[in-house]
Amino acid sequence: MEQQYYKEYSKFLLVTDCVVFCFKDNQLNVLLVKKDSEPSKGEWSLPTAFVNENESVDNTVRRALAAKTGLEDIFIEQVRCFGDLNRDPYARIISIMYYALINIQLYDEKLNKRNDARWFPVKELPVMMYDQNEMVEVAIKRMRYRTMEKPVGLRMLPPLFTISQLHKLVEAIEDKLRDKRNFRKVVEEAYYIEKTDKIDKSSSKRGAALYRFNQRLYQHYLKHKL
Amino acid sequence: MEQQYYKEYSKFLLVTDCVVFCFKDNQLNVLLVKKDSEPSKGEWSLPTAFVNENESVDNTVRRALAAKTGLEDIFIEQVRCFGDLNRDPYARIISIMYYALINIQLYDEKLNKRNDARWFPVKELPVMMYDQNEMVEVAIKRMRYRTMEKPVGLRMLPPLFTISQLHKLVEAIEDKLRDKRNFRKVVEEAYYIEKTDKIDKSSSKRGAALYRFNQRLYQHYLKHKL
DNA sequence: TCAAAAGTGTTAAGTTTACACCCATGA
DNA sequence: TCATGGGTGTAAACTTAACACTTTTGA
Repeated sequence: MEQQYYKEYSKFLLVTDCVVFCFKDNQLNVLLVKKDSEPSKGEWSLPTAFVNENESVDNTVRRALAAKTGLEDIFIEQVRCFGDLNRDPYARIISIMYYALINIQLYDEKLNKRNDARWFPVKELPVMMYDQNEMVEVAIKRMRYRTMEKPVGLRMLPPLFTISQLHKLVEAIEDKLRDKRNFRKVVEEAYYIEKTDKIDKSSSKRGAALYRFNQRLYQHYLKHKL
Repeated sequence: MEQQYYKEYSKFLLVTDCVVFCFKDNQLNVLLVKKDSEPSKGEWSLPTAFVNENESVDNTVRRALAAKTGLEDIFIEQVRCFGDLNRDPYARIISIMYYALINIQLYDEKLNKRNDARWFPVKELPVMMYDQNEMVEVAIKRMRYRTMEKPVGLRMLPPLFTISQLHKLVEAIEDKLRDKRNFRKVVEEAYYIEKTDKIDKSSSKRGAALYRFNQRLYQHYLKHKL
């Protein structure tokens, strides 16, 4: 069928590039890897993968992420395609850009050595291959919008988290400070974030209450919007 | 270079699909064309085009739009790529979806016959090829978000427009009614929308003041946010 | 003269922001 | 005992929403 109807049309190399975010040292960080093959060997790059023949584009990203982080079931969102003519100087390659959110506690730091990888704070990114610096900017904007609209940012925190952790995370995402009392009010009103009876003693002597995201309550919230 | 480094990777057919919106009869409308070639000949489809070898993806969309509307310089925004395995039953085709906004006054209705095209109100769309109905839904959401964030919706109005026209447009985009007095207040405060001394007498006996978008004032607004 | 769309302000409700002190605890 | 992060309430500013009548004019 393809031969019959479409043989006159050009075909293209397709890659996915993924901006993997985590929250670390009170900052957003992005996972970069040193390219281990030509061209551009040795340059910092977003985790990237060529799309295979019998593979959805989403799956390409998941495959690349599993390879670089050891994790499955990562939250991903496609942002957009970068399809200009000379974005890659060596060949015509169309890239489909995603971002991913991971909980840094699940990332095995030994992978850094094995994969020649490193987490960079978003404010201290090196120059990357081709148009990847632009990709990160676009990804941050989309991620910021999405986390303000839906509670997906929680994927960068452990399942149990304190309000302070969430506060710092939101400040890092929005890149501005928020009043502590007003922030706590917002969290307490988001009734799909529930207080547990557990206490985190790791960050203060007094201890801080641990909260968790309740998926069921969130679905209920989505349906009824209150 | 491509041969050297990338020959092992698969290549893909790439198309663009574009949801072309206009504002007509107080409703959002989408331009569909009847497919004139196999496969799926005779089915309603979004304007679509295969990406050519030496052509950016953006340019592919512009080429398809020029062919179907006779217009250049159309506002377009890429939404996302649809890259699942079986979205097109005849071949593996990756689609990059855009939306476009056009002023229906610039569209020559004779093109409908020539291209087997038709404007459909978004609430009365026929069943389209493959995943195109989903594409329209996704495009509407993005377009709604964008028009609420930036004054791009004005591209669906003539250069001179009345507040009533803008009011109806915004109601169509947001799919809900707005209070007339509150709406007028918002427009009067958006100082990049300026009143002209021209009067439109076509829609009422009394006549309505014509307004226009001032690009210079808008750029100033963007810089200073007031 | 009347139908039809244009135009016009005020008040209440709700949301967002600003702000400062006490608490509990381990070192 | 004190340094550290955790926890708490109120009032002002601002934004959004609700609401109804008068004006103009061509048919």
